Amino acid sequence: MSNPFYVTTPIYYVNDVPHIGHAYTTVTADALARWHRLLGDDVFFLTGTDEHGLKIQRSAEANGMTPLEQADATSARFREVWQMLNISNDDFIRTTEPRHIASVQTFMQSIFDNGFIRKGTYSGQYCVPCEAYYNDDDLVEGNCPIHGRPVEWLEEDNWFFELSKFEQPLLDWYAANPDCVHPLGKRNEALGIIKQGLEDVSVSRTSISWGVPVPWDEGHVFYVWYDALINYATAIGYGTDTERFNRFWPAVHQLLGKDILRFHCVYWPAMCLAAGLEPPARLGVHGFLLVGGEKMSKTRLNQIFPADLVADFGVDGFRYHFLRDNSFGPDGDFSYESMVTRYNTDLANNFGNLLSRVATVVGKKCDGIGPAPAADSPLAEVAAESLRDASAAWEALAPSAALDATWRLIGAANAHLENNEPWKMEPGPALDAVMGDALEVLRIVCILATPAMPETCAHVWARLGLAGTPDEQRLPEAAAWGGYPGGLPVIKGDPLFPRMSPPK
RNA sequence: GUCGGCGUAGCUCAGACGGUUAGAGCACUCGGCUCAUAAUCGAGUGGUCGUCGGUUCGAGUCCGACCGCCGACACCA
Repeated sequence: MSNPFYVTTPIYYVNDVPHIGHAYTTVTADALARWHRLLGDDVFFLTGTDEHGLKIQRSAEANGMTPLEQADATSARFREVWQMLNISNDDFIRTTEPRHIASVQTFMQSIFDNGFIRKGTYSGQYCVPCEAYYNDDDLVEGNCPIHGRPVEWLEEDNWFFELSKFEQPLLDWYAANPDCVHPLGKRNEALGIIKQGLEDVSVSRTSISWGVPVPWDEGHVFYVWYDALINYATAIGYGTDTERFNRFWPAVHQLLGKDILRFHCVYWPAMCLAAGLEPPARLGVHGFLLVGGEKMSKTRLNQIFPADLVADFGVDGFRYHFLRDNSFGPDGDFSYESMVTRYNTDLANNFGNLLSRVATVVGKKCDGIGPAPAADSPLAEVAAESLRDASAAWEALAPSAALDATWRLIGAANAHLENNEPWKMEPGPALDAVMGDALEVLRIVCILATPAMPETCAHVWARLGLAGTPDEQRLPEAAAWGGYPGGLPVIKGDPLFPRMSPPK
């Protein structure tokens, strides 16, 4: 049976509407999922929305809705955006679904049964929008340091997860799994948090009702984080379908932003250990997309929404940019200008124009019928390198490097045309070989780039006269040199990526 | 304050384990080509790798100090 490959995004909190930060994570996960489908893996790709918690409860009240109505509306917006961006998730989980509520209760009950949950009292200065308690010295003139508004004194009986008992087990787990957190810098950050010492954390609330009830204590609901994290287990049948669960767990690849590193790289593995599960195999932590060097935020009014960019660059232009222009890990600065530059150079000039010039010459010199490539083409080796480098890069969670490797093949094909000047040649075997080579490169590029640009690659595939779609192909065989059979009608068509003029 | 990260060509960034003339893309300059979306190909200009000191036969690459920027610091999606 094929290899299981389970990849997740965080579930997005329905307090915020989808912006390019959410899209960045989701597109990356999608490309990874698509790459692994090319490899023939048994892929399961999960995203979803996080819908409990006080913020949702309050915001629903303010809007005169029930919390669920509020969640329904925003969750739908996420699904719409993912559909627009051609996201191929196999499931979309909502934390308000019965399957998840049951799963959370089972998961937490098992931590309880294993003796890692105790009763305690929590009290402190509480900020409602933050859903968080603050120490006195964190407050700014008695107000919440984030929102600058008054905090409330709250005291409640809570259930506590004995995180402190997992300090050493976590250190052991990190030591035994050197690759569990990517990139290395983020792994060190997580280790730093653990080494600074872990205290027990409160996992339940009595002050709110919008949450998953604590099964052993009616009147408590789980604090939103301890509900949310468990979604990754829910979706593959935790507690209900053991066979399926065991197939995909713990071989899960979880992508997340650095803001939630603590929860995913410390609390979540500890919860897994407490529940008797192996922690996730790999946590891929990325940085933020900055705008003008600043973090995107609602209050700064500098959020950028996917639809606005898709209108200008198209879905694949959007996807390509976010996969190619930022390496996965460090923060990256988003700018419209650099997006235009990248679009023009990589997509219009290199890729789109290659198809254009090839199709024209085939039309003029080969009667529009694409010839087969030469078996001994110098491009064969370049193609093999591209495949090898791209494979390694995807494996290392480096989409940018994978696309870079793919585009080196495009560059080599453009140079090959330049060197042979087929437009000067008379029809015949020599001309056929040059054009066949170029068509073969386009065919291979379609396969290698389809995780990033599925729609465009399928278009090009069809224009080359090939049957089916690139994402039905299987690596590595499909990328072996010589796959373009020749004798197929090649269609020029409109430019794939019309050049954009640089912004003023 | 404590902990962590970053500072490499005009711009965006790559550069395990220290090792011949420090790389890529974009921008720029020159040349070629004209099949192509004024696209493409080739060559080139451009960096005392934040500063100072140390270890070493040899250091962006290790150690120390300093300067600058950023993040985390316990429940801030």
